[in-house]
Amino acid sequence: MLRLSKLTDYAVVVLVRLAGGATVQTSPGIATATGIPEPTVAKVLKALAAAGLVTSQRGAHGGYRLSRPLATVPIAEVIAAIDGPIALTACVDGSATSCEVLSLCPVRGRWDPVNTAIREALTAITLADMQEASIPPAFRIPVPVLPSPEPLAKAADVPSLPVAK
Amino acid sequence: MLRLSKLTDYAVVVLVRLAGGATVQTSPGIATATGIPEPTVAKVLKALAAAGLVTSQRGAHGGYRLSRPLATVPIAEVIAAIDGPIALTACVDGSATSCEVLSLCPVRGRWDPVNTAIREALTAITLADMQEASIPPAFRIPVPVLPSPEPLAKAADVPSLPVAK
DNA sequence: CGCATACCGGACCGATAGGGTCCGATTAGC
DNA sequence: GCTAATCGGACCCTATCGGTCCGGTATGCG
Repeated sequence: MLRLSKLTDYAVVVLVRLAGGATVQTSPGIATATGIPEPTVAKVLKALAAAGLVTSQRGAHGGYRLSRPLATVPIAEVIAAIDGPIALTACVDGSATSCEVLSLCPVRGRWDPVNTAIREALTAITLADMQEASIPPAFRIPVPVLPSPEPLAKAADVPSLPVAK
Repeated sequence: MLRLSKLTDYAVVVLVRLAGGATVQTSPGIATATGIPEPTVAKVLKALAAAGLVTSQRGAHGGYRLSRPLATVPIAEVIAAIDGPIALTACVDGSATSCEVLSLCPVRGRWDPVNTAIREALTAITLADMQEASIPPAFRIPVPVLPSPEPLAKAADVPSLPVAK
């Protein structure tokens, strides 16, 4: 129902965390700080690095670092990095070749205004806006110090988009 | 990738068709007219009827009929009818009870501005707008007269959102 | 110079839900 | 009152997504 993937949600969490902590952070560190399973964090970081939102430093004492300040990153870019380009339908691009059954597709280009509207809405909001919208600074990323993988699983279960629908 | 479900796309096609044809139409008739598999059309109509967007007439010579003109139906309502309420995440409502792990959810209420922005964008566009955005009136729903279920399957394969992603 | 650390890329597996199909309940006409 | 046509709800299958794991490579430290 227009829900975005959990990975995107994780990506925002990770990026905000990355902005608030040390300049360079490891994926295991971010995992324990956010409560997100470490392999998933690595996967998200990988995608973000491929999109150029974060830069990676390999080798010992390596880690990830923000490429740009949060205020200059619209969430549309994060979504595009994780879930691919923002397009509700596929009849959006040049669309000359997409629908071969044009006669049967009575609504060619129908979703275009919707796509552009949503894309604009998503470009207008930056990660900094979402950071402010969260909890007051007193609670800013408390580093829970999880004792065992048990609560980790629980946290992964309810990241901020439980079931939706 | 923020893609909406095929059913929603079908719903728009069906509603536009419903506005263009006779006042009352059967689901098999709409199926042959649009190229969408008949059971799927029935399913969409059912959801639309439950949402009150169309009214059903049971028994012989029954069928479906639009409840309201297209111009008064924002696509947000169609999406809500098919795919459930429009909420990118679940931390949107009162949210007092949703996330029990508040300390671990460092981004409570984070997606709220995004949700509202998208909801507004989707409410501003009505089905009439999408109808105009489609093909010129000359091509308005040609009723293909499909000879066998074979091309029907093909049509269902490429309705207007092939693969997205 | 060798080892430990940490990212990188790929493939793999299970779970969710969307897409599609079928059969029973209901109502209008004959 | 009966028949026929249609809506309504329940069911199953498959595709995609979310999550995990392993080998490879590069860097810093001892």
